[in-house]
Amino acid sequence: MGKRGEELQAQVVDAMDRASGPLSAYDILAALRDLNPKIAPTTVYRALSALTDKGVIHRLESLNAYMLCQCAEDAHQAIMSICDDCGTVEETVAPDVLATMSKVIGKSGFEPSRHVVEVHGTCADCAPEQAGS
Amino acid sequence: MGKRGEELQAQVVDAMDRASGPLSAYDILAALRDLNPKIAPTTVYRALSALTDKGVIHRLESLNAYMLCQCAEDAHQAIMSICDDCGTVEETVAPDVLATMSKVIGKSGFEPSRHVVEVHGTCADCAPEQAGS
DNA sequence: TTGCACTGCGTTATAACATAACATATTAGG
DNA sequence: CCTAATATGTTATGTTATAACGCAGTGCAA
Repeated sequence: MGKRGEELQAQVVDAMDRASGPLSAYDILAALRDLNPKIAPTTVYRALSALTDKGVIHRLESLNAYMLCQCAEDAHQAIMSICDDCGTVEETVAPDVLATMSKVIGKSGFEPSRHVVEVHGTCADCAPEQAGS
Repeated sequence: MGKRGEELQAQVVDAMDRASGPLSAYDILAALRDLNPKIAPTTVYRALSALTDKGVIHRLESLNAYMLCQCAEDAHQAIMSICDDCGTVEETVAPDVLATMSKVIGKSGFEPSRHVVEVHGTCADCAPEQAGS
């Protein structure tokens, strides 16, 4: 009754927790295989799908990767800042920005349900160069 | 010297022009094979990459698909509204929204270079239901 | 207890998306 | 002509994701 999946999902969360950055589904698969060599992709994708629905993890569409949600809230939409240099991803919750966006595109009658907002660039640690002037 | 690729790119643009919605790389491959059965994926991806760089087409990260740019401008960043019902994609240019977003996430020192903004939902044609209160 | 439906999970296979690595061809310039 | 530089073709493979099917655990009612 939905109980059985929880151990598997916990293992996935655990693997992601140990990672410093986003993981691909197959990275996670490899991690789970350390515990149980017989795991198949399907199994991992099912767990990822469930965790994504719960809002525990986010999928990064532009990387085909997954990461733990960095805030404690349920099912929120976030802006993901992806450093193309070091791979770090930072999560920003800014409902007002998304609301503005919905409003702009809603002018044509479009009804938004899910926002994919991923900004690529360079994080503070990787861009010390332009500090002066 | 860069001339040779243009016919190929023109064929890709032509194929996308005939399509009503976004096409996957392999859809395009199939279309090009009607003209030249020996085309390989690599060839298509090279053309797509060149066209994307030029701003002639956009890649939809959350669909793994490509579509012609709907506006005439060069190399702009756009908000893509994707109807999950009929597959139609609408492009909205709203530099101010992206600028606001950059500003919000820039507080932590992040330097944006590329925005991936894709909003899934239902377009006006596919959501006639909620018209009356 | 038995039978049954529901749901989650395992297993196998394959589909869909993308790139690496190397060979060949075209062009420009010495 | 020879060579370098770059674009393209070709083959193979890597990576990401899902379809299709079967089995196992659970809850429920006869």
